[in-house]
Amino acid sequence: MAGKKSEIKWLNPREMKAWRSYIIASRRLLDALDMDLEGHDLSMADYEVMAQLSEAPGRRMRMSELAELAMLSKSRLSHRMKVMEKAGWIKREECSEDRRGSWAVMTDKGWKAIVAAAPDHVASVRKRFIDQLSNKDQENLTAAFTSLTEELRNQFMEESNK
Amino acid sequence: MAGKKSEIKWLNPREMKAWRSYIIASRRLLDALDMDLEGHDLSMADYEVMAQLSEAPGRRMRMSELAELAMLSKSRLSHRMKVMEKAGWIKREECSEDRRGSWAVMTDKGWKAIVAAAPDHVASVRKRFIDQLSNKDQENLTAAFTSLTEELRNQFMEESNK
DNA sequence: GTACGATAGTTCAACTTTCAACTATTTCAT
DNA sequence: ATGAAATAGTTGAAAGTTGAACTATCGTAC
Repeated sequence: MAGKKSEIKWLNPREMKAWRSYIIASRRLLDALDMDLEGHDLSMADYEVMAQLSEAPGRRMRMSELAELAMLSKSRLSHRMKVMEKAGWIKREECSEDRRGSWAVMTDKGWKAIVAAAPDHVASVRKRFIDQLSNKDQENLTAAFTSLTEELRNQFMEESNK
Repeated sequence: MAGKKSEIKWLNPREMKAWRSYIIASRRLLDALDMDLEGHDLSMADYEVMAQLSEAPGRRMRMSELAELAMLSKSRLSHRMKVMEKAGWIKREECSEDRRGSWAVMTDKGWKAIVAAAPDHVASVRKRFIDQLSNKDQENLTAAFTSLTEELRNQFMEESNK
C-alpha cells in the first residue's frame, strides 16, 4: 500500500461510478433486507448463521466451521451464540473427538424460527435484488463477484507469505 | 412481505449463485478495505464522512446533509462527530439561519488526515475491486447497481404511502 | 513422555451502533 | 398571534462488535 504520491492512480469517471454505485446500492440493499426481517427477532447476520446451521447434517456444526461459513470471527460467533442459546434456538454440546471444541446444535425452536423467517427473507432478497436484475445481469454479476472473491483470497495468500 | 406459503418463489440456481457470490464478495471486500485503512486511525465509515465533508464548499456541511450523504443515521453521525471532534478533525459551529441546526466544519488537522489516507484508500479500492473488473464489467455493474438503488428508492416511496 | 507451538473456543474491556427519549427551534394552519 | 406538528440535532442506556488475552486441548518432534 506504500508508494510515492506521484504514483497514485486516482479513479477515472467510469471507475468512480462503478465504485460509488456499488457502495451506495449495497448499503441501501443491506439496510432494506435487515428492515424486512424486523418482526422475526433475527438480524441478517443471525439469519445467515441459522441458515448455515440448518443445512448442516443433523443441524449441528463445529463452532469454527460455522464461523468460517458465516464469515464471522470466532469471538463474534461466540457472542451471538450466547444470545441465541438464551433465546433457545441453539444449544452447545461438548465434542468428544476434540475436547477443545464444541458443537452448535440447532434446537426445534431454532428450526421453527428459521423456517418462519425464510419465506419472508427470500421474498425480500427477490424483491430488492434478484427481480431487479435480468438473467444476463445475474450471470455477469456472478462471474465478476466470484472472481473478485477468488482474487481477494489470492491477495491474502500473497500478503501473508511476504 | 406477507403471503401464503404456497406462493413462495425460492431462488433457482442461477439466482442463488448471483446472491451468494454478491454477499460473499461484498463481505470480504469491505473487510479488506477496512484492513487496508489500519494505520490511519480511520475506519471506512469515518473515511466516508470525512471524504464527503472535504468535498463540500468551505469543507463545512449541515449535520443532516452530511448524514444523508454518508448514509448514516443522525444519531450515529452525532456520536462519530463527537469522537472526531475530540480527535481534532472537525469542529461544530452554530447555524445562524436555523438555530436548531449546526455546521460540521473540517479542521486543518482533519484535512491533513484525509489527504494522508486518500492515496492508500484509493489504491486499496483499485487493487481489491476496480482492477479486477474489465471496463465492460464496470459499466454493467454501474448500470445494474444504479437501477437497483433507484428501484429501492421507489419501493420505499410506495411502502411509506400505503 | 515431554515440551513446543498450534488450534478451539470463551471472556473481558474498550469501542461502536441502535433506538427511543429529549431539547430547541421552526413551520404551518387557523 | 398561537398552538400543533415537524425538523435538527444530541443524549443515555442497551445491545453489538472487536481484538487481545486467556484456558484447555491437541499434534508433533525430539
